Amino acid sequence: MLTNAKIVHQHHDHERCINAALLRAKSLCTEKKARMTVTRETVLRLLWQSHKPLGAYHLQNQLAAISGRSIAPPTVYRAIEFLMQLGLIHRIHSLNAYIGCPFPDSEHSNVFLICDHCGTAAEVSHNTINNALQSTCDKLNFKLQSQGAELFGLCSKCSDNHKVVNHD
Amino acid sequence: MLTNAKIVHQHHDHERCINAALLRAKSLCTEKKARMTVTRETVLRLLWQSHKPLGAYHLQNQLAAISGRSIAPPTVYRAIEFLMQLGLIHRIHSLNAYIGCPFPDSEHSNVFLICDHCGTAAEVSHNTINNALQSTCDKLNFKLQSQGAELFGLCSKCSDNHKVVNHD
DNA sequence: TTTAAAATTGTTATAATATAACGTATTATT
DNA sequence: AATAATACGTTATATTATAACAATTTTAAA
Repeated sequence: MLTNAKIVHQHHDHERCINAALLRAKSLCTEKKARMTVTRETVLRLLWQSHKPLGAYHLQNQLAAISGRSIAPPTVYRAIEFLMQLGLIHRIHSLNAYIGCPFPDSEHSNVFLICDHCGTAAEVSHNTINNALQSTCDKLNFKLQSQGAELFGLCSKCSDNHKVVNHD
Repeated sequence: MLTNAKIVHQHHDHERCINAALLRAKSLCTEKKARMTVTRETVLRLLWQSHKPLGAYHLQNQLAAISGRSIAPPTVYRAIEFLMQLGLIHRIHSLNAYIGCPFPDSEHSNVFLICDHCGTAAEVSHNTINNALQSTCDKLNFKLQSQGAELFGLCSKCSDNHKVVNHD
């Protein structure tokens, strides 16, 4: 099972996530002869900083604040498109928002665990799920080509906290 | 396994789908003391007629054509909201579009099989998938509350047709 | 190392999707 | 009929995303 859920959904050092993601991104860019420009890097950094799916216009505001100048939507969407094409980020469709991908190099299955309480999103790729999806498609003669699953609920951290509250 | 894939993804009589859906809808409305108005019924009918996820503005155009007068977006979105609350339709997030639900009364898991070729969408609820999702969430201490999976590929009908083409 | 080509960004405008607010009409209940 | 609840009409606007074209920067060729 590939996942960053245990990190994301617990208290941890965000800087490590960000740095690891940027390293992966840069090495992927080198490999693919793509350019990691300032805007692109900032978008990626912002997405890893929050661990929450961020919308394009939220990113726009952050970018503007950081760079000290106004940023137009196409600038944001171009960075998003670039990062998506490299597999460095994903789109969370049900939120119209974007999130960093923890394993851009590995084959994986686009399953997201999104906490209704704290808003953080983790990704998981598990053969149990992949096999179940594939075998169901097989039964129905559906040739599966791509997939995305968005699961909502309470992350481990929030449900732990919730327990404490309930003890009052 | 609950699914309408075998019907949707083969040649069939759409009228039967529509009529069955409208019957289910009306009985649900009676039960919940909700009103199946003309606009709502037309939206539901349109969604079952195509078996393809339709966007709100597509529905708007169809509604306007059918009713012979102009329809404003809120009218469409209100019908959509109503039908969604009753579980009669679902939103396909990755397409910003809506599709009829074949089993609004049964507990099910919001898994959609969308054909990249013909655009039709079927729904499936299979314990194999549900259990896999649940057990993965359990392993990660994630309290699953709701879910949605959108699977893209080639439906049985289109892949059959494709085979024929390849024999040339 | 200038030059040409390619890639990226800036800018303006606009498309596509969705909702807020408020008034009117219809339906159900008393 | 009076009232309340529900649904609809209308206008305006919010939110998300892209098209088109000019200017700039980077890369790589000449």
